[in-house]
Amino acid sequence: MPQPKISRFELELMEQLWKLGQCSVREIQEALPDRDRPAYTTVQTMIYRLEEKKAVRRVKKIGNAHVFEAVLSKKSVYRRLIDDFLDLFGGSAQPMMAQLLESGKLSLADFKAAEKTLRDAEKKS
Amino acid sequence: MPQPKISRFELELMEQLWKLGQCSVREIQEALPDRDRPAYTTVQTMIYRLEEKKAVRRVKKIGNAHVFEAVLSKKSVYRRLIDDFLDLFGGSAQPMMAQLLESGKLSLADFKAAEKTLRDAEKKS
DNA sequence: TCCAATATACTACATGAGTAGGTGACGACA
DNA sequence: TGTCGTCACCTACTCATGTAGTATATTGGA
Repeated sequence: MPQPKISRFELELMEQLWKLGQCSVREIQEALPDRDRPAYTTVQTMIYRLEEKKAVRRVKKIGNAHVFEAVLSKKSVYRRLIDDFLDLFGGSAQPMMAQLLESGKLSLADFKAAEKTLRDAEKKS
Repeated sequence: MPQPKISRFELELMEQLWKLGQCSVREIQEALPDRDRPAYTTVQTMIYRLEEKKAVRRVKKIGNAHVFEAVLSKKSVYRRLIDDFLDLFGGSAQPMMAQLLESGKLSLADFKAAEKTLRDAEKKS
């Protein structure tokens, strides 16, 4: 799997990994929002599964605790997420944009802001 | 559940329902692409589940076959899909747009087209 | 040196999605 | 009227995800 599927909760954990850098299961668990914080072993299990998916890896051991780090970049994970979502709209962005507009989730202001970002990025390259 | 979750495959079936209007399980199954067409009973099971979710309903019986129709509108289903996806980006469209841009899935041309659509829609209202 | 605390590793279980087989009923038709 | 094909309905299996308990290992400190 070059780009394994990352579930919603796995994504939360990856976010912590990206934010904290190298850290232990305990640190990740405690970094999660107070409300609805899952049990330590729940986080542990998910981290193990992310390890099987090659999304994280163990880098060392401090005391008796393993220290993990993200293998996949935030960008690549979100790219996969976007690709999967776009597939629902036939794979291209335009029909999705149309739906976004229709749903009222996107305003002209959002467009302007994004367009500016895009222009700036193109100018730089 | 005002807006039940619709899975990928369920969405395919809903698309057929929206396209064909009132139809039987057999018609839906045969309308699916030749490649990887699931067994009749697979489609049947999924339609039953959509029925439990109140996404489709039986309207009548022709011979011994039930005829179904969509209850949920295409728009409302896609709206739910978009909302769920946006949640991954904190609920608002802009961070998602930024990712779309970074991933190269969105071009300036896409923007122009969508912007035009938006303007037309606003003019009309 | 020995114990209490903590982590690990393993196991379990529910739910939802996707897939499909089996059985019995029913209607067309020869 | 007996046979065939189709359909309804029920059941079952696999895989992913989310959740967590438990038994064992490790380790730092009294």
